[in-house]
Amino acid sequence: MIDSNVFKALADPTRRAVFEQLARKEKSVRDLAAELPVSQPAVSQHLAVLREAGLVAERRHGRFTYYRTAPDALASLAEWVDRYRVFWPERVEKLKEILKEMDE
Amino acid sequence: MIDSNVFKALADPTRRAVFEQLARKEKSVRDLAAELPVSQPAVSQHLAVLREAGLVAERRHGRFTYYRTAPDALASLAEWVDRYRVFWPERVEKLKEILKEMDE
DNA sequence: TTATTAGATAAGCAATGGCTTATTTATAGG
DNA sequence: CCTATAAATAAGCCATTGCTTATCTAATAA
Repeated sequence: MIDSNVFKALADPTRRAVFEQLARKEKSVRDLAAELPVSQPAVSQHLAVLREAGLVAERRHGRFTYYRTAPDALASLAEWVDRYRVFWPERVEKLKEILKEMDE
Repeated sequence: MIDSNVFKALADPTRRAVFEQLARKEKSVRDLAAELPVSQPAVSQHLAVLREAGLVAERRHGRFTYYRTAPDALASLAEWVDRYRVFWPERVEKLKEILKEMDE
């Protein structure tokens, strides 16, 4: 059973932007705040929501806190989506091809 | 670029329950309202949100309106998730199991 | 026609969400 | 020590959300 918090966390565009950034590269709160059109406290609040949803993890180093996407961040979401691929036959074939490629 | 409306629509547990029902079987508003702990207007409102997000489609027949999941309902969401799937190799095995179940 | 039923829409309400500025806590460096 | 900086937390504001009851529209059936 997927947690609503995952969908809620990703429903906000700013939060999704944060997640996408952190998927590419670990960043401090300050780094994120510098890129986004919102204040540092707003970023901290967004990070708290993402952390609560299990989407990001933190690492403290001195005064800095570095965030990154959590391992298996999207596991539950991916599983939920996969359940409905059954109603979507054309995509299943494509997916099988992708999996085959991943094996090679 | 995925639309926030998809995440927002699925962030509500009642709405997710509606979507999951409609993925299995076409149902009238009344059918849905009978199964859920909310009023008929609430169900209509939820359906409007799901429709707005492109997740469900309707078919009118007399006084009844039957809803079902839209074709390709989760296309954009699946695409978004797939972009991050490469970071989680363990997930691929579970996905294969799901696909195997679907074949049987 | 008239009454009934399916569903959408309107209006109002309490709770939540995303933002701000102000403050607090913790670490670093003079 | 004292000051500066990184980040979290507090408090308040306004918009949005999910629900309710009441109403409206349209289609069926008496």
